[in-house]
Amino acid sequence: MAREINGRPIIETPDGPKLTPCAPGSVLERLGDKWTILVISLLSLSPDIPMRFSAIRRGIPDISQRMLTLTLRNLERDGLVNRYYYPELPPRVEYQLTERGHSMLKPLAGFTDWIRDTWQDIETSRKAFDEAAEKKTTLSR
Amino acid sequence: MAREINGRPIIETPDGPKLTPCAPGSVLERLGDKWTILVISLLSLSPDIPMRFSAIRRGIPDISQRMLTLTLRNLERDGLVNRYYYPELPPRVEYQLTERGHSMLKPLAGFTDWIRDTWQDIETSRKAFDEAAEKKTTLSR
DNA sequence: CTGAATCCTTGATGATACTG
DNA sequence: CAGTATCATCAAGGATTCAG
Repeated sequence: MAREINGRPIIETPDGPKLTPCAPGSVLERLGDKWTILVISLLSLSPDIPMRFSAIRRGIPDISQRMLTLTLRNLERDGLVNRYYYPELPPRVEYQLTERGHSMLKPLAGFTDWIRDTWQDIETSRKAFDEAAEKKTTLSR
Repeated sequence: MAREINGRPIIETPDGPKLTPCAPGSVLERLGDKWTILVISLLSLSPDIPMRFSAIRRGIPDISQRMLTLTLRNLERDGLVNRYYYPELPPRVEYQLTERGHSMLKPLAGFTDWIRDTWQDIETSRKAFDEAAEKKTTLSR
């Protein structure tokens, strides 16, 4: 059976392994956007009670109405979130993680834990790198 | 001590929990870009021997020289990749995951495994969602 | 209250050509 | 070979306004 890494098939060639961009990439791209992880995180805090649109919006300062709508629509499209529409006046719309949405929380946490434990070191590296670059351009003029 | 989820602090407010975008987000954004995960994945296949720029490029079809350079530079800046420059003629440059870079592989794999096991269901959901939307617009005219 | 439509700005990416 | 510089393109995101 074919080797793979991080969901990508590996093709062995005469001059080395070759990876191919593939479907799972589109999932990662979605999660890597500006708001998706935040929305999922917030919804995961209320596993049993659906959250209203406005409650989610309050929970994520700085998100625009437009981006929250788009983010939720994409999550619904991916089957990660359920949308419940109540045609009252004014209308009420509630959202809740689906089972599939829940199933990603643990693997996701494993990764965000690594980030949490590492990002300060990363910040330090970035500063050092930028200062080194700064020094270089200073010397060269 | 403060609650947190996926590396984000949770602030309890009168009308519900509130999340804040914070530094770890910048790490996720980087990894969510088009090429970073692919480059890391490829480098992880050669843990002991550094890979030449051209070998990495061959390993990732479709990546442009420019984007590979930028991606590697960012990984180096984050301390995830080491760069070894040999001023020969023609020059040779090799890259290798740092220890920090290696430390992310396992958590990352946990997450990409979830994607690998789920993305086909996600694809199915997307198709169903798009068809339902299509039907709606068809009916409304 | 929720969400669609519109316009606009910015950043990410890609193509190409040039350099040490 | 590896990297830089420049230009063009496009999509993500934000502000605003309108609608059901």
